[in-house]
Amino acid sequence: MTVRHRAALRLAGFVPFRLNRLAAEVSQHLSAIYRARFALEIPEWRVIATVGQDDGCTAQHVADSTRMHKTRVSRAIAHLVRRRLIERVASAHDRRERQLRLTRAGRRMYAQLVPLALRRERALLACLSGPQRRGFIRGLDRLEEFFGLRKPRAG
Amino acid sequence: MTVRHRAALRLAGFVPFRLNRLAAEVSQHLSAIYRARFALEIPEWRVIATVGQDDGCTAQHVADSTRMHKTRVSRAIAHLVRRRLIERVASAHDRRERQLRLTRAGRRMYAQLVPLALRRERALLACLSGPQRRGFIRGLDRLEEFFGLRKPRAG
DNA sequence: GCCAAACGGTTGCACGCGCAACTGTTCAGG
DNA sequence: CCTGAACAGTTGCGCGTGCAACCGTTTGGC
Repeated sequence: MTVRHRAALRLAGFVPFRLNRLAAEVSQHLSAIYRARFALEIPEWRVIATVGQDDGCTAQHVADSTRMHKTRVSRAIAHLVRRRLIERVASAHDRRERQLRLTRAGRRMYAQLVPLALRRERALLACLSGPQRRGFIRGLDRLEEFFGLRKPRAG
Repeated sequence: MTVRHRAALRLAGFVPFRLNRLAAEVSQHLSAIYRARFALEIPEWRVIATVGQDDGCTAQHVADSTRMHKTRVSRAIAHLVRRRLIERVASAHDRRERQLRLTRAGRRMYAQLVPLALRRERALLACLSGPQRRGFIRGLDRLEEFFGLRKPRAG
């Protein structure tokens, strides 16, 4: 292969940088919506989303499946409890952990939140053709696998 | 199209979340290397990379092309100046701005940094086949275009 | 049973970040 | 000219975050 004479680094073409920048942009876009509509920050949004999908799970599970630091999870949960969107109930078989459940209000918010999120995702992916979208997702799959980001089975 | 009975939200399959998580992982990986090898944080690394590629550019240009907040850029530059890796020279035609140049030491670091970064990028993309890689990059292109992240021409 | 290690979860602390406000400079309009 | 808006860049402040240390609980080894 013909080595580019002393390979140069173009930041604009450097994939790790591009990934970061794109993710920041997407994130900022969405978090503005979460904040305006539900007064939720990203960590709180993720907790709601996780608990809404895995009712009765623990903070540890949230941390594992979102890859957030446990202190970030802890504080997000504290906020949500204070706002009476989720509640913590002592786990029967292990008194260290506490099971997380959406309250009535939490479920109501979750029900509004899900279709909105899915709509935004579709809007985002609408700039890709079918094959492009599949190709991109496929790449995402592989990269996640490479970094051990695939969920460790079960939820 | 058959609507999934009340479309559910799986966080693990939600593209904005996946993008964020992957970017964080890649970033963390790289920044650990930058820190260990060069004692550089990410903002400083980006400044070095930008100035190394666009010698004599301004802080404003760095902010534009990296999409970092100008205060973040300002502080990163301050660190690098203190470490004598870059220097600021008053611009001839506009006394508000200052042109950024790598010092001798800065160029030395840049010369080490570039091949290391490119090697890591190749290692990252090696988990994709040729077509997969092209498909993924193509998706990246389109999404950046969608968000107006394509460089505004010129450097 | 007991002790140490590992675990779930919380908190004090230091630090990096974005925001807003600031300084100094340039430029357009009257 | 001169005034005000726009710009390049810096800094004080408040806040969210990760790290490390902590508390209480569970579990393994002996």
